[in-house]
Amino acid sequence: MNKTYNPQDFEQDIYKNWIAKNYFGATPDNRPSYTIVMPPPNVTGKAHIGHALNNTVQDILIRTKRMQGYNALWVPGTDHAALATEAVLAKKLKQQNLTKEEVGREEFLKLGWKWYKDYGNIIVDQLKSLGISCDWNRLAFTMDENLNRAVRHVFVDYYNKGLIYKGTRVVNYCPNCKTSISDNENVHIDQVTNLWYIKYPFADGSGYVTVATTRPETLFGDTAVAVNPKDPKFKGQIGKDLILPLVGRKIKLIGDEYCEMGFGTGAVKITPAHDPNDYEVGLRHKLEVVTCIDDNGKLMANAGKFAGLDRIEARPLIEKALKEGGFLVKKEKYKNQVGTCERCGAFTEPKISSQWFVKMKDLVKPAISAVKNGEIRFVPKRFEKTYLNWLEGSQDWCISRQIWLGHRIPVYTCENCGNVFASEDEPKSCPKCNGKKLVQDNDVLDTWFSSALWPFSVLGYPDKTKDLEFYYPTSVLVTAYDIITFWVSKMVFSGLEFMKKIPFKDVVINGIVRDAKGVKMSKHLGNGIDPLDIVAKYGSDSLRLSLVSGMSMGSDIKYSEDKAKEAKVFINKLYNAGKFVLQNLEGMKQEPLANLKLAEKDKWILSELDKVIKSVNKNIDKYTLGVAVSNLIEFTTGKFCDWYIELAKNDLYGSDAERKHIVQNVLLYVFTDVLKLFHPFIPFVTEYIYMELPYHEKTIMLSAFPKKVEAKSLRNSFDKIIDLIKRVRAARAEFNVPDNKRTKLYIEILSDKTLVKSAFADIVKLGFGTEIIEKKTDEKSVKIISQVANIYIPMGEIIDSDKERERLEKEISSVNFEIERSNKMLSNQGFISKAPESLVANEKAKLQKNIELLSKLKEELAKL
RNA sequence: GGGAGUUUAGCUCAGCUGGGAGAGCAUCUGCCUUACAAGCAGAGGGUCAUAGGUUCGAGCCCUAUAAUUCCCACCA
Repeated sequence: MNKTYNPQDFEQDIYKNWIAKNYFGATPDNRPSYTIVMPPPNVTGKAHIGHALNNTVQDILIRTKRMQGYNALWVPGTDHAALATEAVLAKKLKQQNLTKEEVGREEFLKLGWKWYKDYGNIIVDQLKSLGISCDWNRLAFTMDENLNRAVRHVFVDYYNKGLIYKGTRVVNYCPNCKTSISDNENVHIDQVTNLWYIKYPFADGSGYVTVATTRPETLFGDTAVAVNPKDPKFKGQIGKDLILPLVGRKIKLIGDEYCEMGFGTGAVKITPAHDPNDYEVGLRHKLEVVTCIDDNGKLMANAGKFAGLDRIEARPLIEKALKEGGFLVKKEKYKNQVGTCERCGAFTEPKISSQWFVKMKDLVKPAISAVKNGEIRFVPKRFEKTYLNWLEGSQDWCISRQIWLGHRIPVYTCENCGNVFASEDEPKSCPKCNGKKLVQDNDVLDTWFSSALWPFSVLGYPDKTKDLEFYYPTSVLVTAYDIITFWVSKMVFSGLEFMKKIPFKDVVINGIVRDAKGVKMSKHLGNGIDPLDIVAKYGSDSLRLSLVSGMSMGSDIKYSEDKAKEAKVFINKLYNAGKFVLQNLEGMKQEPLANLKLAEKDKWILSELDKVIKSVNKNIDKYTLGVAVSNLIEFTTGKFCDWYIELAKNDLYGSDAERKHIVQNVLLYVFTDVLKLFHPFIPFVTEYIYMELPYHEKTIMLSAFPKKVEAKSLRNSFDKIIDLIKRVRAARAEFNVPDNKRTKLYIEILSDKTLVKSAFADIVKLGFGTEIIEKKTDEKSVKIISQVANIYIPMGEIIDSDKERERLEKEISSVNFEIERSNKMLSNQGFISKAPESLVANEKAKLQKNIELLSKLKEELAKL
């Protein structure tokens, strides 16, 4: 081992070795399976810290299960993210003064594939540097041939069941990306705009109706004004004609419940082509649909002199025209929310268009009950609500996108007979008339359509493969909460529909990584932390540890580089403990613990180890990884390094060969288990040290995860010695005795004589003594009173009687406080009768102990 | 508008079915003790957001309130 911990020296080599030995690979066998499919990152993206967190969590789970003897498969993959990629490609073409239309669909797709090929490996390589142990042989891509087959198969199946239909709807349309986008991709942002109050005069000249709108530019598409039918303000006026300002067209004043009484002016303009609600109103009243904004976001010919202007830019001009025409009543500042495109940030337009939809009503039902009946479990549970609320209120799923990259909708129209059909394979002729001229639908599928099939498409669906049979349903899905609605839910109903089984049992939700101030990291703000920078500076293990320590599932994490620094400090500690253990195992012969005559301190550390093993196992099962790792760290530093290593030194450097032999075995046993327990969290350093151990298997990652300590009768009376030593140290510090000034120690044993006597050497060493003498002393000393012994520290003139009195008084008052507390509890009838017996007994014992202690302390004080 | 989370030491956060408030960092004191000065030993620091309630007992359960964050939603 190197003298100092330097992760860069070994992390990469170890990873290469694991890959070379195919330790991550999995194929069906007779062990129980444990499966995870990785949420696929965008193939052309860059790994950000969220990926690091998400994959670290998955890796911890999969490594643990692999060590626990499961056939653990973790399938990695990437997503084609068509919308994002197409946007990038379009931008590149624009630099060459080209449009995709000029390039043509076929050529454009070629560019797309080239792009995927050129940039697709970047993220994969980045993920690898995190040390994650997925089966890279199975790396999947949503555009792969077999996944493509799954997509077409599923589409055709839905289609033939009548679950897919083409319909006219108002959808969100991005005039910049030139495609419809889903509600999820349409992000609402707050904006301060104006509310324009506009007069719509009655055609018969009998006055006017005032409507308020935030979108005066849609006026050209108005085909009615609605008021609430019960509104007395408009009694008798419903049905009359109004004149549309600036246009002069006649529109009707209609009555519809959609218009809320008392809100605004009580009247609302209806533009069926540019507002989803208005569209619904339009359907009810059979209104004409007038489109006035085109696909580029520009006003159309029916806007008269405003035609060709951008809808937003036209606003002030329209306002001016309204004012001049005497139609503008007033303008008010108004705060509302508008949809923007998640990709490009442009204001989206509600647009009436023809799109493909999946009927959700029946698909959703089993997906809801799977969670309600506990078949699928969310961790933490509260995210069930997010899932259920969304599914219960879900609209039909718009699956068509007007772009070119992605899975093209496999619906064909026969030019000969007009037959429209879906086909899993590329059809050569029309199944009805055998016509050869077939035209495929131009749209492609929403990216989530393929992602929805991920848990089974990566395992070979639609074929009935051995992998599917063995590894499906998967065990757990680990993902961030922001995609519960549009990814998790879709996988669940797809899995139930096509596999007839849930896709995963547990859905574990990890939080979002934020910056030190709690702000979401984004390119835009430049507050992101590149996980690869952290890896370069502190090593992959430090990154991983810093992400999970103190983490609680589902909660966001505030992250800063300091956390990685902290993690490295701890790993350095572990590394050094490893060095110590290794340096002291010379000539060691391994023997089972059961064959060894263990001393109290050995039993103590082993019993503590047993506790932490159980805690780690339990907490990993519960997905409380943060608790697991902090317990483990606490054991390693607080118990093993601070105490056992120090206690071991006496035996290792002493003359008792048997004790040395035993301590070597205990050290190795405990430390090996510590490494194994840590391995899922910090795989590299644990493997590195493990391979240096005198007794080891071919790799720590395939060794057995500790379940318990294989030794009997693990009492831990040694706590009493530790307590005694701590008291000695504290007393010395109180008198400002420097650590380098050692003293004689006089001891008077009160109980546990064998235990105390066996620990003499340890008390001397750790209590800064020179020797220990079993008697009272007349020398001027500080007296330490503990449960098992009194210790006198002769410190001559250093001791200040006043200070010693003060110290004793302080201790007396704290013991008094404890006694009072116990008395109070024990005199409470309710407590005696209702609290568990053990608790009451415990309290009584404590009281007794403290009363004894108090009398000793008082006695001592009196002597002063 | 609806829903969810958070509120515990100066900072970042743990805290089990309710049974004496914890860690790391920071601060202060003392130590270069042959694994580790990226260290060791010790110490200080908290009305567990507020107000009620349930209970023998509340950081934890219930009800309000406040601050704050997030998600969802078509209010002109």
